[in-house]
Amino acid sequence: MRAAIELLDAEGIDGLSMRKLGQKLGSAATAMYWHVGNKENLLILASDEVWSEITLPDVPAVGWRPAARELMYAVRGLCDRHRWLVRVITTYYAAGEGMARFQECAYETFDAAGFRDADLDWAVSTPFMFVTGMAFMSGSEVAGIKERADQESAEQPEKEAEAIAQINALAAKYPRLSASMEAQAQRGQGFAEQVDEVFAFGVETILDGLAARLAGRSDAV
Amino acid sequence: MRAAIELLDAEGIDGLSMRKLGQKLGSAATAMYWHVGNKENLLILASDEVWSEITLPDVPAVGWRPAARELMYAVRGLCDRHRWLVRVITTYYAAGEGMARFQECAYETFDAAGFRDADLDWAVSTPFMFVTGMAFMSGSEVAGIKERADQESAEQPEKEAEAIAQINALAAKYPRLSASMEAQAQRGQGFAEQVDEVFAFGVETILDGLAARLAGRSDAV
DNA sequence: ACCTGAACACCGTTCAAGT
DNA sequence: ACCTGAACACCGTTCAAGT
Repeated sequence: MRAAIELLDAEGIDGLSMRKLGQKLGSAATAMYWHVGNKENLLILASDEVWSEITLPDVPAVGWRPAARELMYAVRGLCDRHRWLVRVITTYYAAGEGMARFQECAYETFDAAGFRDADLDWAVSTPFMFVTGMAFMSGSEVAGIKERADQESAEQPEKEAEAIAQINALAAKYPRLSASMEAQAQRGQGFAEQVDEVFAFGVETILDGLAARLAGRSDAV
Repeated sequence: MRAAIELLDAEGIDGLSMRKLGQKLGSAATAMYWHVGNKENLLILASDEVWSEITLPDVPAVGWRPAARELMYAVRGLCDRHRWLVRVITTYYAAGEGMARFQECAYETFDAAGFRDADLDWAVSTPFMFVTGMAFMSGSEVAGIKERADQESAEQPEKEAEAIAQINALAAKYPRLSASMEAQAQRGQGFAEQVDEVFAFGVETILDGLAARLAGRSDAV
């Protein structure tokens, strides 16, 4: 299992193959099938293993809002260390002990906040969905591709002119979008910082939204 | 392109292979490479194509909050019709015309709400991250696997006893989690309805959170 | 400009056979 | 109980060769 997680961290979800894992463990690839059944199950086992890395907050001591925030940041950190994680849990619904331990704490947190019954389920799910979406967008490949594109246009100046012309054409059709892109460029932010700020904003927004619901203060329509 | 989208809708992202696509179009698989370069590019082209299905709200007419809600539901619908979409945009960062058109409208919406500069970028991203995460969890495979598990345990009663014993053991360790699962079962909800309700709750929570920020009414800490 | 066929280097998985 | 090797049915992609 440890070997599998190392391979996943290093080479991603497609970089893990039964043959490579076998090689790493010094035995035939097909030997793996005796232990884990198939690749799907291997991924599920690996992802559950990794959940236990999270240190849970002391909910009664810190209060629901800091606890919720801590949980959100912890999941984000986990997804960051193991880029393949979100992909696995979203395609295979891997619900084992490691994840149960985490979810129990999430329930404790939002129960402490005052959510009950179905509301409690939804309150637990909403921040989790946000973190999941976030983890994807900041996933290795996306960020990597952005950098690769920048590098490409730097290496091929003849293509850059073409790219700029295309961007200008889009700017005419989508003024707000291009204004925002320009502003981002002027702020001189990298992709990673941008993502961190979106995350921080989103966390507080969702916590505010949950607080508003608790106070019966939804603006509705 | 239409053939590729049909194949993707029908068989998912792994069901689309160059060979199958070639067969569907009555030519050699390798002919595809002349037109689209490689599979990654094929997926990017397909995903951008599909964004234009969305009908955009008339923001000034309906106001920011209904417009934002409409956009969120529209994206959810889109991801539901094309289960492979989120997967592609999250792994390849496919930003073409179709997506630009949508994003322009999102910027218009949150600009109308009163967000400016970096706040505007974040306000646009937050709901989008939530929808993305949501689309994953309700993705075809996850839902399918849940049903498959239910069916399996129904078919193999000898294994069901074992599964129940395992669940009870978990219940002792994770009381809140198992209480919630029991309550869900008693409400007699299917997985799909559950997901719809989480989505509805999350949408309003996020809109509330954004409204709170606009009103300078964040509860902070 | 557009398409083909053969070929290469990979996959996951099964299964009979070994110890 | 645990492992091996050969084999099967797939992949994406390249490239010389055709029209």
